[in-house]
Order: sequence, then structure tokens, then C-alpha cells
Amino acid sequence: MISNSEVASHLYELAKLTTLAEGNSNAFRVRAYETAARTIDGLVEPVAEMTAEQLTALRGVGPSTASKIRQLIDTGTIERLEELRSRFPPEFVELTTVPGIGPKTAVMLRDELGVTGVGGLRAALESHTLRELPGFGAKTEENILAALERLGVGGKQRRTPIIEAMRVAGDVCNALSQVPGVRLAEPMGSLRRFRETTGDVDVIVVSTGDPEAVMARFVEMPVVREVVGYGARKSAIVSASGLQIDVRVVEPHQYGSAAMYFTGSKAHNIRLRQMAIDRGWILNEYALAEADGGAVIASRTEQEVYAALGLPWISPEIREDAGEIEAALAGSLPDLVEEKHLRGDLHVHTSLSGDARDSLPTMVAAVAARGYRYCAITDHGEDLAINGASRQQLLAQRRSIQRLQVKHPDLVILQGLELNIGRGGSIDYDAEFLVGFGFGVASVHSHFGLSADQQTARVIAAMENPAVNVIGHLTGRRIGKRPGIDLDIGAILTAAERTGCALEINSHLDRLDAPAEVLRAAADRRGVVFAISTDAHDAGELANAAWGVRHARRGWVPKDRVVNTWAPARFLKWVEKKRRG
DNA sequence: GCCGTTTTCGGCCCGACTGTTTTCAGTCG
Repeated sequence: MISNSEVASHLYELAKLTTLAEGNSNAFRVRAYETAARTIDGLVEPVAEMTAEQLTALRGVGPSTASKIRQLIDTGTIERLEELRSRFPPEFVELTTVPGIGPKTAVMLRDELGVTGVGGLRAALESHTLRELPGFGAKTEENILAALERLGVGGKQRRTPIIEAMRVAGDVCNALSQVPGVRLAEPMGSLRRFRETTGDVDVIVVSTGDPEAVMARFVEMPVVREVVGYGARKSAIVSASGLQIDVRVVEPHQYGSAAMYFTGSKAHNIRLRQMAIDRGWILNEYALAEADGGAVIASRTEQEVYAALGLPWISPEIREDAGEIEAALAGSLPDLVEEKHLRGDLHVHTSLSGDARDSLPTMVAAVAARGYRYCAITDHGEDLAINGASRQQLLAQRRSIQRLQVKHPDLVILQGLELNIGRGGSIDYDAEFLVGFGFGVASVHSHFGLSADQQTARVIAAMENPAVNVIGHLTGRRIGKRPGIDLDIGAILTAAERTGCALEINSHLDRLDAPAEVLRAAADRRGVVFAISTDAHDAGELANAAWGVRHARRGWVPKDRVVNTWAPARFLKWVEKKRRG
């Protein structure tokens, strides 16, 4: 059965190729396909089981798109898409991934110069035939060549993992905060929405001082490889690693509308601007204002702008036009989890794990310092080569924990384990030994290449094990480095509801696992609970909980479904219930 | 191609920048 995300992919491709056919990415047909794709991407019910009539009822899906979706489900292909694919083969589509080459230019290159791919483009640039075309000149030729050298093919598509983008954005914001007159420097764009990868980094600086001082400081930063734009209020650089960073300076009174504009998503903004138009207003990065005369209605804070449009403030992590505006209008936005709600960390390593760095007393003291009420110490089980703990070490750790418990009366310290899910769903040790522990996280650390059926079966077997309270980093992915294992998410969620086993929301920026789309689907299953955990390997990593919370928010996870927001009594009752089987 | 508590037809988000132009087209975010 074809999945929703596969259907959505086909529609996105249809939109992409229609852009070339229409010569404009804002063409209504393109936008219509994109809207339909987004709707289906955010849908929990499988579209493969829907009739054309049911499909038409979805937002942004009309008769034409509905019949194309049905055609895809029934025949495995869409006639119109096949037609476009043969008109625009992949080598040609690749041309439009070169910065500066849009649909119009690509088509003209082919029609006028016979350029059908990136190789042909290079040849045309080197032989200076491009400048002969109407509307083109030497400068355009130079710019495309420079863009090709700097960002290469796919420059518009290349995305940077959030861990790297967040580090660079932090450096930039810290440096710019030091400039006199600067009140605030914050990352916006997909980074603020907490997407797992970003195309570029957008930073807004609120300043009452000289904006040019901000820019002067920015382009002098060590991270700068090349300045690609320099102005008083807007500049852009490319970093040493090839990441583009845009900085814009705004006045304090523009902060709300500017933050909304630069945070996006584009689709979310379009919906808001449409709502403004319906009221006879106009919304841009400077203000929400009257269309006639331009009297400002709201601009200072995001809350004021949303309120003027009749909406509650919408959290950046869910601004994707994936149902959040409808939910806001209906007053049914989820009560999203916040960092201050956390009362414990349920995945904490100590130096007993070969890959961790701080001792048990250090980790416990750090957990207590965060004001938590409970925690689970979860070193690696013995099946993990090199990094795992032996039975004897664990028994000694148990005595240490008992002594530390006396020192920390306000913190419940559970001795747990991070167990390894074997190829067939077994876990480390034996049932008798495991009974001595108070908590269990089970994770996949091996056999990443099994089929979806095999992976699903082994994870479900672990969920059913009474020694297991949480499934750690569900897919095992490393963002930008390693894809996650193949899983039947529907079956996993059903098992999670049945067994009461929680899904971990791993806070490490390298993981953010389970992925947001899985969390969103899980959040729709009322019986699924979550644990926001850091998987900390040293005391400093306990602060990663902030990232886990933002990732959870992106997945629409409500506060009361996160077990480590619960009061100690309720939390411990939940732990015990699962362990009794 | 989709949509409608003003519409079933006539609309459909906004602005900056660039390079090529004498008023604008294309690209980008």
C-alpha cells in the first residue's frame, strides 16, 4: 500500500515539473499541487484507502488532484507526471538547482542554446554564448559562473544538519549581541521552526544603535569565507563550511512582524497574508497595516499581530501550514510541552558506559542541580561491545546509588539500563537479573539493514518486554549522516498503545529521534506516551533537554502525554505498571 | 487547480535585489 508521504512526494514532483512547464513557481497550478501535497503529508489516515470523493473533501484537493491521486494508488503512476518527466528529464531539472537559474532561464537555455544539463551550461558559460541571449549580459554570465563555483550544482537544495547550523547561528548571535545598541540577536527561519536541516541561517538583530556597526562586525567574523551581500540593514555571507548566513537589522517596533516574516514557513505566511487581505489589510515584514493609507495595526510583537488576525500566538515549531491555522481558529491547538514542565531525565549515562565521560556522583549532582524530582541512570547493557557494563559493575553501581539517594532525598534515582534490542527482539541479561532494576530503555544499536518487517517485529518484541519502559531513539538515525531503520510506524504506534511502552524523544541535535512526523502521527494516537530524554553522556549534555522539548513541540506533542512531566507519584506508578507486565 | 458567512467566476502573498532595461522580468526568500 502506498504511503501518504510517497503520495505527497509524487505531488511535490508534479509541482516542481509544473514550475518548469509554467515558467513560474508561483503559478496557481504549482501552488495547488504543493498545498495538496502538504495536506497529505500531514494526514494520519492513509490516503490509499480513500475514495476520490473523500479525497476531494481534503483541504487543497479538488477533483483534478483527487483523480491523479487515485490514479497513482490504482496504477502506481500519474499520466500527467510521466508526461512531464519525459519533457523535463532529471539532467535538465538539475539545471534549476544552480543558484541564479530559475525555470525561465533553464527553458530558454534549452530552447535557444540546446543546453540540456549542467555540462552544457558550463560549456555555454565558457564559450560566452549565454550573453548573446536577450536579457542576458556579461554580468549575468559571471554571476552564474561564480555561483556554480561557490555553491555548485544543488546549491539551492543543499541542507545543513541542525547541529551545525545551530552552532554557527549561536556564534553569530553572540557576537552581534555585543555590538552597542543591539537589544536582541536571534536565529529565525527553519532554525527557529526547529527543522532538522536548514538551507540557510537567518538572523534578526533588533538594534537602537547604528545598524552599520552590526554589519561591520558581522562580515568581520572568523566564520566568514565570502561576503555575498553587504548593505546597511541586510547582509549575507557564506561560511567556511559553505553555509549561507543572512543577517537583517530591524527597529524594535518592527520586531513582531519581522520575526513572523523571517520565521515562515512560506506557506504559513501566505495563509496569514490571505487572512489580512480578507480584512482589508496587508501583512509584510514591516507591519500588519491597512491596505489604504497604511495605518499600522500591529507590528511590535508576534502576539499582537496574531491577535489582530483573530488568532492565538502560534508556536514557531508548528508554523508549517499543516493544520495549525485551522486548529488555532478552532481553539484546539495542543497544549505543547515546555522545558519548565520537565521533572526528570530518563536516559542518563555515567562513566560505566564506555562512551560516557562523567562519574555517577557527578551526573546525579548535575541532575539534582536542574531541579528534577526523578531520574533514571541508564548505562549500556553488556551486549553493546566495549561500551556495555558487566553484571558486577552494575551491582556495585546499585550500592552507590543507594548511598547517593541518601544524599539527595528530593530526587528519586532509579537504576535503569539502556538495553540493546537484538536482531530478533531479545535484550541483554536475563529476566531474573533485570528484575533488580527500576527502569529500562531499549534501543536499536545494530543490524540497521534489516527489512521493515524484521525491524518492526524486533522493536515490538522489545516493547512487550516488562523490563522495558521506553524505546530509545526509535529509528537510530544520525541527521545528515545515517538514515533511520525502516519501520512500519502504524504497527509501532499500535504496539505502543497496547503495551504502554513510551516513545523516547531523544534530545541530541544529532538524533532528534523519533522524527517529528512520527511524533505528529503518535500524538494523534491518544494512547501513546512519550519520554523527553537527553541520552546525556556527560553532565553538560543534560541541558540538551531544551532541544528535545522543541523537537517534541514540532511533533505537536502535548504536555500531559510526556511521562517525565508527571508528578513523581504518577510517574512511578506508570513505571511500575509496565514492569509488572 | 482550488475555492467561497460578500463570490460557482474571478480571483489567487509580499518585497528586495539584480541586471537589463528606460519600465521590467526573473530569481530568491
